[in-house]
Amino acid sequence: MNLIEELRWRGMIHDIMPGTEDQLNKEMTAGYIGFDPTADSLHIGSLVPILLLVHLQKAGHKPIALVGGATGMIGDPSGKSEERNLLNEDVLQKNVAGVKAQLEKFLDFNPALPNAAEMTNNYDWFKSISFIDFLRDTGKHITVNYMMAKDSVKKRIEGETGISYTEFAYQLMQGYDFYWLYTHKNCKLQMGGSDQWGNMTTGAELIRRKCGGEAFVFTNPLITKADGGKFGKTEGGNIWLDANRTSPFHFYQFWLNASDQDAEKWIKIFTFLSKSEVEELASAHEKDAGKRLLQKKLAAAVTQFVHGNAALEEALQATVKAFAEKDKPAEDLTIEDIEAMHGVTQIEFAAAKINAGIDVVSFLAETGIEKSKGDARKMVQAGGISINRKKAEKIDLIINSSFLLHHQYILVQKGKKNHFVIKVI
RNA sequence: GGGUAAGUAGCCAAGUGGCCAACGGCAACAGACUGUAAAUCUGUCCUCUUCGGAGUUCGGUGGUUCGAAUCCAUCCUUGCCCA
Repeated sequence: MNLIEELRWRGMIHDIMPGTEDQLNKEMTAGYIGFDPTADSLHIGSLVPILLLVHLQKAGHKPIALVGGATGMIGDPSGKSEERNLLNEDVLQKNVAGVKAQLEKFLDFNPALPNAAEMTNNYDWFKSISFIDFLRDTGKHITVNYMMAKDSVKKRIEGETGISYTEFAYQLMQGYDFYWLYTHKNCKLQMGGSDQWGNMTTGAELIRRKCGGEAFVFTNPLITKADGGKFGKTEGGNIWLDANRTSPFHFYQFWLNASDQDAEKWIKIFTFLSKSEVEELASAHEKDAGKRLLQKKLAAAVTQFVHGNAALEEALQATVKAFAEKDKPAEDLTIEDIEAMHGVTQIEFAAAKINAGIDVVSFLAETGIEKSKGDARKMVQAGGISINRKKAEKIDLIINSSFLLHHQYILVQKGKKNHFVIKVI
């Protein structure tokens, strides 16, 4: 199965330029994707482009990951209804370094390989180009009419916020990236999210006009949820690829909580399971949806891919402790059980306060589980808080040393999914 | 530079002197149901609270008024039209 066919059944191709498939079948092709350094870690939204590069490399082609050190200073208008705030240079540099470090985990950069992955930063070539040079050598080849016809630009022009010249020029910069990679790295392919289509075709056009070369692009559909919500957002905000920002446990939980519909779609996109494996799983899932085979496999595979085997093991263990054995009385948990709840938020709390006795509301507020006493009170009244797996019924419940498990721990649960271990010190 | 329309809570969006912490929708969180789903129903959703309230909001600043998101002045930002 060739790369494009492979990506097609996975539902990873949205738009594709004619001839792309022929090019990929003809020879080893270098292809690139740009990553925006808007934060110092990538989140799961970037997982799809990463996977595209991995698929590309698996198919024997050469992946190039481009970090937008220069374009990040400008701001991409695609998909944004408003002008963006510019990042300052220090933050940007930190972000570029962070993003780079993460990408290195997923691709094979071994220089002995003919299709070794490469990492580039467009700041390296943009830093020495003068404004005049850019206008003469690049701007001259693309008409404003062409640029204005792009959806991302058109929306902003027709909308009521307008678009600054800076953001308008963004597509030229991205176009120039492609041109630069084409001429310096023989890179003939650009991939990206469907919102990037306009920027990407500008690059291919620039290559054609400037040097008569032929370059190709294809995009993946944006990942959506069946209920229309935003993908990758939960109560805690973004799901990050950095274990320090989103623990492997929470990462695993995110995927495990996928709805049936989403799980079947996502397992094709986010795992490397073959078509027959996916079909088998899907039909097994249909027979007994309650087992959530699809979600479990999806969560395990993605967690392993991003965080590795050891982290997956810990996430699985913590999941069993927190959920599968949730009917077991808290008193039966051993110290080892409690300590093994990796990823479950651990909070330290002063022993003196517990010994003196403290009301639940203050307890929740002071441990930071709720941000204020008012919130804590509401949550307890709504029945959303459990202490040691027993629902806190009354707001005047006093937490004292009799609640301590093994003289040291208190288990707190907010809702069904948020677990906390309070360690008394 | 001239004219004109607009700027409301995370987003969209009502309100146009007191009944406004501000209708409604989305998102989010919690409860019921369930499979740690989805859909549905219920509650919460500016901040703090001894749950009685208290405090700070409607682009910024100053003013009119007993009282302003609402009126006036001025400044900033944005759209549109003209030069």
